[in-house]
This record gives sequence, structure tokens and C-alpha cells, in this order.
Amino acid sequence: MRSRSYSIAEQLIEALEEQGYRDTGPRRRVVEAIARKNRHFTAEELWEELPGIGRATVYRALKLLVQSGVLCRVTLEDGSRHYQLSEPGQRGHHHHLLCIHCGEAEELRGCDVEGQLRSVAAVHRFQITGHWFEVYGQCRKCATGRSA
Amino acid sequence: MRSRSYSIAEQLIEALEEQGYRDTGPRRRVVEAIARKNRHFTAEELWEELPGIGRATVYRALKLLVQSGVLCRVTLEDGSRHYQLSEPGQRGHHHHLLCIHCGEAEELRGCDVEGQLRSVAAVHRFQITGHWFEVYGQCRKCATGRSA
DNA sequence: ACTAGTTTTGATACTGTGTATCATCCATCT
DNA sequence: AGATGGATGATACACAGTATCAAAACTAGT
Repeated sequence: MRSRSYSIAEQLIEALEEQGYRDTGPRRRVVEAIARKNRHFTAEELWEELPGIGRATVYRALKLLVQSGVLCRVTLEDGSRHYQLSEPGQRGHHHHLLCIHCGEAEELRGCDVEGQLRSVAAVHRFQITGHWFEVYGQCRKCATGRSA
Repeated sequence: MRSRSYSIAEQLIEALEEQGYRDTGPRRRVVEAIARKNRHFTAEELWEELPGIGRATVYRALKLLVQSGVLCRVTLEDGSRHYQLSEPGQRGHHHHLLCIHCGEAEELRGCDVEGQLRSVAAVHRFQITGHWFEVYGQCRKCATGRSA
């Protein structure tokens, strides 16, 4: 798979460098662990996979990655905080469909949240500056697996 | 103001009794403090207004009220958790417009989130079981006050 | 390569938001 | 009034993250 110019880990490191942060050993191990994830994860979970790396370092790296937009924080229904890679090229604000069984997270398409909000703003005479939107459910795989 | 059959505090106590919980002194003091609030608040803030009441008691009461639907948990943009009375008769799921300056919270009307979600579910083939939606901004009063 | 200056790191302590435990208290039922 | 089970409050604990700070690592200038 050489078709993509560089690996996910590389892209994350690059996102940090763009913000003026250095490419260091521990940081690299953190982003490599993140790049291996194919579902959302907690900070603690990530830390446990990184023996020798300090807890603070993991949290710091997560914070920087969220700041740069390549990683998103998602809140689950029970209020627990997880992290999840943004899809490539999709930095910044977007919404997710989170599968409550397998942890799969898709970015939400086909829902014009921003457009709707403009009309809401008008109705309520509210000057909207931000919003938060997550959708929970079962992905197709889990839904079929469980009904069978 | 006798027009409404009973006070907000009374309604909260009733919501608890419906669930089989008792009407006790400390519980009553908690709901009375909540009823006096006209903006969203944190658990800690509420506790500080209730000398002599245990912290656990305050948290327990909040939990029960959220469970019964008369109180909502709202998450602010910075991730901090606040609580807020549901509008009378509006138990259960709904969305908020939260003013980031004065803390006013309105329930959101005129936005068909559920309808939109049905179409999203179809596009993504996701079986949606829940969602979370908050909108942040400035209410009319704060917006005019600040632009002046 | 050496040094000075700046970042980053990891250990530790701390904060905020709750939950668990448990002896005591008290609401409610009979 | 007495029994009984839920409610209370003090305390300890849990979890997610942040602040502090000395030591280590990196970078730039020479």
C-alpha cells in the first residue's frame, strides 16, 4: 500500500510540526499507537499500550493532536471521553456516527447541521458560535449480527 | 402566582415520588435550591449553597432528577458539566441553546433533528439509538450588550 | 563538536466530578 | 409505637485530566 504518500503516523507528526512542535521519540510512539487504532479509544487505554511513556506525555500529545484537528474527542452516551482519528483531509469540525457495540465511528455525511442551525438562530434570535453533535447506534454489521 | 397548580420544587419532589423515592428534608432543600436557579449550574455550585447537606446527597438527588427527566445534564464547550431544569412538561430528550455569557439556556425548537436523523440512518445504514446535540452562542441580550 | 538556550519528558502531586461504603438516621407502614 | 428498608453524611476512593519542576533531549549558533 504505497498509494498514499505517507502513513497515518507520518501525517500526525506532520500536523504537530505544522504547529511548531517537535518530532520526538515518545511523541512518535504515541502517534504510532494511535495510527494502529481502528476504533475510538480512551486516553488511559492508549497509555497502557505504551509502557515507559509517561501519562502526562500521552495526554499532552492527545491535546495537541485535537488542537490541530487531526484527532477528535468524542463523548459517548455514558459521558466517557474517547478519541478518534479524523478522516484524512477532514480536519476540524465534523460529526460522528458511533457504533455502541464495536466502537466503529463514521463521519456523518448527508446531514446539513450547519444549514439547520442558521434557521434555528433566526427563530431564537441567538447568535450561534458553536455546537456539539454526536449520534449513537449500531452499525450495519452489528445490527445484522445481533438480530440473527 | 397561584395560577400554576404547584411550585417547581413541588413538581421535582413529585417526579421523585413517582419513581418511588421519598420526600425527605435534605432532598427538599436540594430541589428548592434548584428551583430558585434561573440558569444552568454545576453540582459543586449547588452544594455550596446548601450548608449542612452532604455532597453525596446533592449528587444523588441530581442523578435521580436527571433519571426522571425533569433535570438535564448539559455539557459546555469546555467540557464542564452543568445541570439545568427541563421546561415544564418537556421531560426527557430535547436540545438546548446555551448562552456562553449569561448562562441562559433555551430549549431548541424549530429544528427537526429527529427527522434529519432518519434520513442519515438510511444513507449510512446505521441503526440510530440516540444522539446528543447542544448549541452554543450568545443570547439576544448578551449579543446586543456586547456589540454596543 | 561544544555550548547555550529552548522544548519535552516523566514523576508526582493536585483538581474536579463524581461513586462506593457504611454506620446512623428517619419515613412510612402496620 | 415498632419494624424495616430507604436516605443521609463522612470518608475514602475512582477516573480523567492538569500543574509543577528537575532532568533529559533536542536545536541553533559558533
